[in-house]
Amino acid sequence: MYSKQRTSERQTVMTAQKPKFGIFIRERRTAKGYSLRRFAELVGISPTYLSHVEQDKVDSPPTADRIQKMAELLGESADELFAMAGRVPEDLPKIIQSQPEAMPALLRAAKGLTPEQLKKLQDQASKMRREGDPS
Amino acid sequence: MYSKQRTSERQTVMTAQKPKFGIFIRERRTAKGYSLRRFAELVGISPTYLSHVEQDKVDSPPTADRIQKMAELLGESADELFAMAGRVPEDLPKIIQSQPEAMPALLRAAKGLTPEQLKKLQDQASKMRREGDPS
DNA sequence: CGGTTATGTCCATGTACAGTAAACAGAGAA
DNA sequence: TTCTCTGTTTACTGTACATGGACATAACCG
Repeated sequence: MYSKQRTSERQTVMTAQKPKFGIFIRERRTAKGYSLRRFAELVGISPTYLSHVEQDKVDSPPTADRIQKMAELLGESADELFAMAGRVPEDLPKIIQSQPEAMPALLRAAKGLTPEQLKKLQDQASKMRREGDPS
Repeated sequence: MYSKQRTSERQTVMTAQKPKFGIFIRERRTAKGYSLRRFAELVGISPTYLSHVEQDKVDSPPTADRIQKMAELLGESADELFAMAGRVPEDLPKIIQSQPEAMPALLRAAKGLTPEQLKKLQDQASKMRREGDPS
């Protein structure tokens, strides 16, 4: 009897997942005129699974690569879809791990800032990059 | 035959994982004078599993909460351990998802910057926060 | 020496997550 | 009616993240 033996408090890197995700996908898919089978085929998943996902009958949302594909097909922002699904965009983990101390520190400092403030930071980062390494 | 039926290209939000992780944990644990069983108990996992982890005999490293606990017990930076394990620190997904467009954009702009440059950005973020919302 | 105690390891097993296959029910067209 | 399209349900699969119990080895104690 080592741990608390968690029964269903599982979480990889995935927060709550709004029930919005499945509903949103279905809305956009039908708006685009895709049938469930056709869309599933294009995304590379089974119709069964897509049906489950759209009804929010799944414990966890699809993996990053499938969400990416959905975004492309629907003409939606992949990052928005990732957020709805409660997942982190595929490329971010590597960026964070490249600077294991500084990147998390930056994110925590940026927590709660407005989109406008974040945009300013982003611009400054881009500028730093253009100016090259000052060391 | 819908998908490519991936065989071992699985990845939740976890990149390669250096074989360093297990070795590092063992080195630090023994340096601290913990036995495998004692440390496993304190972390809240089985001795069996800890043994596997330290030998890098596991496919994926422990989950975020256990890595966090290890860091505390060993007096190591949790963020460093997360990076070694190929995981993202627990609190970051929520921060990212709170601004699904702006946070990923900031991270991508900050990609490749030096620790010094990142520190400057972090300081500016903290300053913005203290000055309150300018909207 | 012989028995206990502590070390780490191996093998079998369990449960959740991400997904599939096959069969099904309803609507519409021919 | 039958054919075909729609979406849905039930049961199953493989991998990830673990656990339990038995095991071998070495050290300690009388």
